[in-house]
Amino acid sequence: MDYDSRRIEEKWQAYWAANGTFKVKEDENKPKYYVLDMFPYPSGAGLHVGHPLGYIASDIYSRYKRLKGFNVLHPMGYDAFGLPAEQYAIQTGQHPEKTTSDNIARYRSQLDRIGFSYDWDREVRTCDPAFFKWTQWAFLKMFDSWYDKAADKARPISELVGLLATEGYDDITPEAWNAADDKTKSDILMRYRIAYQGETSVNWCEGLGTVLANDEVKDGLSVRGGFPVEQKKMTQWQLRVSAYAGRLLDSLDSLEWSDSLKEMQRNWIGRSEGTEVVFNTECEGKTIPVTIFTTRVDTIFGVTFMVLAPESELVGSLTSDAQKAEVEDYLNYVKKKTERERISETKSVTGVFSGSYALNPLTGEKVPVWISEYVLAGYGTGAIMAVPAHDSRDYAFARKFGLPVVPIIEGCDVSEESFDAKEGRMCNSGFLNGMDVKQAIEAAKDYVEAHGLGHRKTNYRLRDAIFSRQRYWGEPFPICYKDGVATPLPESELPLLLPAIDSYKPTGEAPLARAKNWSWNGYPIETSTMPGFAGSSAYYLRYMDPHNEAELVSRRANDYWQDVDLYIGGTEHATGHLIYSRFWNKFLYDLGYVCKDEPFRKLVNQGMIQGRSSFVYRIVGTNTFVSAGLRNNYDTTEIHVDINIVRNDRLDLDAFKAWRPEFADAEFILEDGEYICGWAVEKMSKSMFNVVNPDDICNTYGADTLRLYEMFLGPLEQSKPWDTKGIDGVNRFLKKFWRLFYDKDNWLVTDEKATPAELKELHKLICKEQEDIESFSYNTTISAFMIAVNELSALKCNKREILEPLVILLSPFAPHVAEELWHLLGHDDSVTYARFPDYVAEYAAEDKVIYPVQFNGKMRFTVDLPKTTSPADVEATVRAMEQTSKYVEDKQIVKVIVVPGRIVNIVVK
RNA sequence: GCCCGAGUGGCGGAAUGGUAGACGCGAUGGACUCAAAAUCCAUUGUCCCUUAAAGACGUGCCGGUUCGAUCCCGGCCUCGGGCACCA
Repeated sequence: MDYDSRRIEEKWQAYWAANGTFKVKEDENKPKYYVLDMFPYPSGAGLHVGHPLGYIASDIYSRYKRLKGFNVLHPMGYDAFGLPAEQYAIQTGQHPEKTTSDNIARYRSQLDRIGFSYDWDREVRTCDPAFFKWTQWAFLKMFDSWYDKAADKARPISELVGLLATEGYDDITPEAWNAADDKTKSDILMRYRIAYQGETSVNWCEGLGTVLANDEVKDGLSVRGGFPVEQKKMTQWQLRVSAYAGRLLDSLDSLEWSDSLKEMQRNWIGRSEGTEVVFNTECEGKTIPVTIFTTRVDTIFGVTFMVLAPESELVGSLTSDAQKAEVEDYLNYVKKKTERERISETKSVTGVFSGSYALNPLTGEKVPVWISEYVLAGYGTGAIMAVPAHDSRDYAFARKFGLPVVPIIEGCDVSEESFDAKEGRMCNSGFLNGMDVKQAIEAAKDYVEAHGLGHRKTNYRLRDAIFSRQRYWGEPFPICYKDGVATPLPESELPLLLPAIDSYKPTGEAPLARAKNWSWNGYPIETSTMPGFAGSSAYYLRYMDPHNEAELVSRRANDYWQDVDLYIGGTEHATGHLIYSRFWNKFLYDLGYVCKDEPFRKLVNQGMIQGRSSFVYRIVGTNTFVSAGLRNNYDTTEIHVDINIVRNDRLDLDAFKAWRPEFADAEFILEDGEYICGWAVEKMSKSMFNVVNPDDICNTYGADTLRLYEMFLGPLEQSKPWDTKGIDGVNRFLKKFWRLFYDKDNWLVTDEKATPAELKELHKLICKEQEDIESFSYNTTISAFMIAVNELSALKCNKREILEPLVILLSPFAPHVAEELWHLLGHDDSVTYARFPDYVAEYAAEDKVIYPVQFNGKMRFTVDLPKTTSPADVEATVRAMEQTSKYVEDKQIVKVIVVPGRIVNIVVK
């Protein structure tokens, strides 16, 4: 019997499905292990060979953990709400639900062919009402909570109401609160809710007709669709993520994530420790205090002007009558700019004088107040003190508008550029003179606080998440408006389903506004929907208890599964999903709904699989194509060619002629009778004809080969191009493995006792595989497997004692062929429930042992010798070398190379 | 501009201070075969050379530490990723 991947794979996939092999439930007798993939957005293009990379890695790990005796939760689902399905609906008029479920069906059939060990009974879809009920529920909880800074956690809003009525909170006295009417009370509470409605500067995308979160915008364009984005002030639902900034930052340390990913999150959260200082500002005879934020309060003696953000609320009151017209012109100019223009013009300096002057609180000096877009309204206080001598942006501004530059570091040269001093000795700085910079920073902070001029302050760059989208295909908000007051729907009304609408086309208003009777008890319902990240923020919790209709997750299920032990997915979610999810989880933790503060304990980022495009070279103005090696002799154009008609860089000429009508009468200039194509590594995409479909690989080689090959390609976390060339190697390995069991139609396995040499091969492999899988070095495990199989083939080892453990070892990587052989070995149960073999240290140990030796009485070396060699033998060998070596007399010996049993070389200088 | 990561044969990649290039692909030669496929065996970093032996060179570049560096340290170059007026 030959190895027949298709027969085996169909057979065992059907078996696993029929027997519920991968179903799991809570089992107190076994330790749990939760392995999660970032669930896919089911796009219309289907899966290409890059998508399953992470899924294969996590599946191998899941299967390995099961063999190690863990109760493994390994689920899969779909992130199914979102813009592309809606854009498609706009073009075709189809309901997004239809396209989404079609796409899901296609994804599922592609996934099924690869032989994943998912418990499909736990599948979730974010667009399923039974699922998004809990997304809406979480939103209501956030609406109904506030962040207590003293306790540093979220608490029910009722507790804040109690506090306001008795003691007051912030600047609100109990008298004021108790005297307030309902509308005022509602407005006050809205300032504290975790999910709140507020006016903010948002990324407005005209092309998509919706606002976008910061991580959905890149270089001033929308990530989905690439439409320009502008800044606009709008009232939107927001999540108070910023309240969690400190905790999100601090608990990063406890996570087993890659350093680069943690660093990305740290940068995104952007903690900076500085000082808020109040500058009194005079305008038209009035004195108005302006608070600024700076990390370098020590440079305050170098302040020569102040700058406000154009959007700052103080701009109006600080503009003098004389400057009014000019300021208004400038504000209009800034408003008109799109985000993209603002980014691309960061080099150009713009601004306008407000007409007012501020008093430096330390020197009493009068400095002008300017307005410029280089100061951002959303960060710090939207106002800065400018120290042109020591800040490059302030410097550029001062040079442009002829403002003075006062250096405060001894000996620095600021004639050409600013001196961004992190060290040096202070001068021109009153009591700070003579101190070095580090000292001065602390001294200045102390001084400012001691004199009541300001206080230390920690700022974060992380903004609150804008939570509403003016789109259709998302979760509706369970909020209605009673006399303009946002009021939550009762939990019993959840899930609040999407209404039917006639057309998905954007008209400038939210699509839900066009729905008939979009109201609850006569009150109009919110017409925005939630963004894509809403549904993906807590899906890992739902997998623990996916059919629970009463709770997001039961206490019992949550206590058992706890958190995700291993999360595998791409880096592209570093500042989106992975921040929101952590926030969402911490919120639920604060309210006692989940037992873990952090959702994802260990996280591995798989690299991207790029495409390998092939090219042909057409001689300009002809229909003649030159082979790659000869193309420099001609003037040619490079043309992408479908990689399906190229094999090992050789073009199939007939297939090429048939590929496109315009190539039907193509002529070729060959080298050695063949047409060699050029190639390049590019993103895998349809337009470059370099997409490889996993279905095709499964048809030709089988899923086991695909799985092995994807892992063999290189380190998991590294990006690498897909090149089908090498796949024959792992396919051969599987065939060779098969031949240890079968020779033609003869079953070879015997019950003979294994020899030490055979045991050694086996145990070396067990040891290696265990080490490698724990560190995700799957590629080297497969190499070790190939070596072991080659050796065992050479030894003609067909012994059950060796082969049975070998099948278990192979099963995480190539589960179908392992399952087949496992049953052929006489087992009735799935190999899934086998036990990972233990290795015997003595067999698995290295052959070599390293001894340090003196050579010629002068130098110390270490030599590698067989384990069986005694130190005395080593000494004797080296002494013998001293006697016999021709180099010892007059030359310096640098290196003695000894391989087990043999002196190979003596290196001399 | 700032912060990460990487640079090794024709190609994907091994090697965490000790025989650089494991394993695989590709290539060349051979066995089996009428032939092909499949399979098996051998060779395969570069230079010198008819070949071999022997030797020299060799992990982006320059320097350092060490008996010994792909690996550790300092400086540069190139590529990839992230952030980008964050005061």
